[in-house]
Amino acid sequence: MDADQREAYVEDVLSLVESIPPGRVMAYGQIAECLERGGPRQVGAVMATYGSGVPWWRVVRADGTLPDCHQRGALEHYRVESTPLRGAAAGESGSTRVDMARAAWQPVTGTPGRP
DNA sequence: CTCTTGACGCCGG
DNA sequence: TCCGGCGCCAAGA
Repeated sequence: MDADQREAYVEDVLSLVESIPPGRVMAYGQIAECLERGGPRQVGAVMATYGSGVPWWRVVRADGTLPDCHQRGALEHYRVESTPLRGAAAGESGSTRVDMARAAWQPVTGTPGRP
C-alpha cells in the first residue's frame, strides 16, 4: 500500500465512523466490509493512530464487547447517548457489552434491526 | 526480504 | 457464558 492509498483509507474510515449516529455502534469488521478494503485489523490500526479525532467509542468488536483500552471512557458516552447495553451496566448478568442486535448501525441501509 | 505485532473475528471446548 | 487458539491484512523493525 502506498502512502496515498493509506491516507485515503484512513479518511474513509474516519468519515464512516463520524457518520455513526449517537446511540449506535459499528464493528471493526463491519467497517472493513463496508469499505471493501483491508480487514478488521487494519481498521483497528487506523483507529489507534487517527481515532483521537472521531467518536471512537461508537466502534466496538463484532461481539459487542469493548476493546481493553476503551472500557473506561466508552461507558460514560454510552450512558449519555442511551446506547443499548447488555450485562452489568444494563442490570443483567455478565460483563458489560453493547447490545449489537439493537445498536448495530449500517449507513444507507439505515437501521435493520430495531423494533 | 523476513519476522513480529496489533483498538479484530470466528470456531471449538 | 467464559477461555483459548488459529486465521487475516498490513505496517514497522
